[in-house]
Amino acid sequence: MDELKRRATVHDVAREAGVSLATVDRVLNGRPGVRTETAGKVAEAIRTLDFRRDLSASLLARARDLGVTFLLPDGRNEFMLGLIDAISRRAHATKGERISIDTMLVPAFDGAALATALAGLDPKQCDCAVVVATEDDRVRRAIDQASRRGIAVVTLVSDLPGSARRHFVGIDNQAAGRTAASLLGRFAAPGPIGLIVGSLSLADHHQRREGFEAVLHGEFPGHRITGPLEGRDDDARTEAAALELLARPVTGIYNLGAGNAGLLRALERTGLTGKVRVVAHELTDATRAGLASGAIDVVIDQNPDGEIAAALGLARAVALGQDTERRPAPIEIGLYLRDNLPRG
Amino acid sequence: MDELKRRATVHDVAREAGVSLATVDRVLNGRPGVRTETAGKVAEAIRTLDFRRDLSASLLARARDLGVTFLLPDGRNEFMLGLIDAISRRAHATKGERISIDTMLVPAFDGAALATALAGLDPKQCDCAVVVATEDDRVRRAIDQASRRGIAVVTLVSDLPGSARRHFVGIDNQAAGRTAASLLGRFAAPGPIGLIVGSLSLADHHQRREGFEAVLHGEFPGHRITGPLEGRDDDARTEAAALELLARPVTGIYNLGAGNAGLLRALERTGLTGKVRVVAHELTDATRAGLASGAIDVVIDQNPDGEIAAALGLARAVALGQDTERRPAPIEIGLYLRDNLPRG
DNA sequence: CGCGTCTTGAGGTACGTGCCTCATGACCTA
DNA sequence: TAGGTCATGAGGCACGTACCTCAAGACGCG
Repeated sequence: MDELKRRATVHDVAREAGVSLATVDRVLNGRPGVRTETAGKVAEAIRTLDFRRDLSASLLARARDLGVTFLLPDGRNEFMLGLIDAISRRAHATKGERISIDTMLVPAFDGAALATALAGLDPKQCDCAVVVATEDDRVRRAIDQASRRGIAVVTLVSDLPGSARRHFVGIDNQAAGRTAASLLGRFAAPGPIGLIVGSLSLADHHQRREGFEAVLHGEFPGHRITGPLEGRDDDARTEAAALELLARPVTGIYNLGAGNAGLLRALERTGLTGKVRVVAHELTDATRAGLASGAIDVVIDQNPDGEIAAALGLARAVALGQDTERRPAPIEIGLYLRDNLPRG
Repeated sequence: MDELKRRATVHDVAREAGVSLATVDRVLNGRPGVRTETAGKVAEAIRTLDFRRDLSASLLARARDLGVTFLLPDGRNEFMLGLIDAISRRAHATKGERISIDTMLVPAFDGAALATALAGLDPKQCDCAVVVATEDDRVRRAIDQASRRGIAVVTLVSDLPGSARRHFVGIDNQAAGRTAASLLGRFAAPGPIGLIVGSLSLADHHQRREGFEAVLHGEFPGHRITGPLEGRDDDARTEAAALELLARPVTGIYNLGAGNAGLLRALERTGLTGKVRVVAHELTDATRAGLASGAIDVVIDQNPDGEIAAALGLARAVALGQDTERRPAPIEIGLYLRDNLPRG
């Protein structure tokens, strides 16, 4: 009866499979020198006993800590800076859990650079790479190759389907766009709604726009879309785009990219702060200020801390080879009004 | 230089403090037989070296798993059932991390019963109790006593300030109420807004109501509040309360308690589904259905899974004595419209 | 047949901590 | 001064896994 409650160990697996401990170890850790047939017996025993590697013991026995490398675009925009903050916060909170975190910045929107960075990762030091992927076949190939070298890859914020990435951590951007439309459709008086995007060629932004247009057209026939204009995720250019939109009689604005400080300046300069309903993305200093002043009505956020925590959890699971069936909970889309701002 | 990168171990602490390993161990694990002065030297060394107990090794060395006991009110309402679900989901995901989870149901709104349950916990089997606290001095004392017996206590959903509870995990209910007002004030046409509470004597509900009234009165002078009526967190009674409110010309309803299935039935029976703006709490089968059908406009959610995960994380940290300064991130208030429902 | 390669087994050490026993002083009290 | 209690040290085993070495057997090939 006591026996029944004990978790199975590698010893049990070896006995059940009728092989030695060394062989089980080889199978578990992907070392060579095991016939397919023998590996099958071990896998079978693992299934029979519902064996799970003991994380505590596993991390303890490893010569080195679990190495996780973040590859982030070297853009200076608020959101990426926030992600970096989240990583260092999490790194601090993770001391004592045998995880060592590295962050590399690579040129933004540069597939070749990202592929090179991936190729340069040393499997001896990096067990898992967490990548904000750029849509590019070279990146796809680099991910596949890293995977073959024993570096698990997880995509963050923007996914790269069709690659060997093990998981994606991020929000459903189309749902975010639909939500923005739902809110603006009710907050803003019927009339033209201005749309600002970062770039028409970014997958995330494209998805947000799709969702936004579908719901606004489908459910709020009194509204129509003006734009989109490109703000390039940049304050100055977003300001210019916003000024252009505000010159027309818009009742609302949806900025689905970054550069919100520019948007706020444009509202200020035209004296339209509080008179035009505004939905923006990501909780940052700028958008918090906008919410507080009433310039922004709703901020749609993807919670960088949650994303980093999720990515690290996945990294650990993936690198220790125990992510077979269980799929991560999706990152939830956060909605913030002035009244439910965290830490207020 | 290699020396510099190594994490400090208990051996280092012993050397630094000029005491033996056994003494360090006594201090770390709160065992008796150490002079205050000696303990001080050890604490000093721990600070100097920035020593953190290695979780992996610690859990591995323990004879038994970390015992966490949840004490939940035995109410059959949707939210508590959801919490229980979240616990079992998390318990499943936590296999292999040496944490053993127990759930006890105690009579709802019964301070004496909760106090008794706390007193009955065995410190040999329970390292940390996670409690949905009832406002009652007997509970406060029971928490203090459990704390003295070596059982750390964390409050969940509803806090009990003034007790020896180590942390609180939950949302800011006043902010939730303010948010509801912000949304209803804009969604609903000016006019009377119906208010349904679970009970006027519940602390959480009281706070939500406060926040709601403050913002609705302060910012939406065209609206006024009708009610509150008590729904007792119960479907039938909530239905009755909603019918009473809907008999008047309300433009919106805020139900800050449970019993939403009853609210939906009332809307259906009066043919007002979709014609009255509705804000409710907690994502459940009922509120999801309401969002999907358009009967409910916004659901304010406190994310049970997140709360359970946070509580377990705290339990681990607290039970292993490493929660000195670092305070947990507050649980965020989730807002859901039909378009950003997770898993859609 | 002899050689090499591949597969497997046997056994050990190490990781950092928890917990146990036993011994050794220091100090207090009658 | 003898007996007791208390503070501390010394040392060892255990937890479950990772990773290492060495040896033995199987098998193929020339």
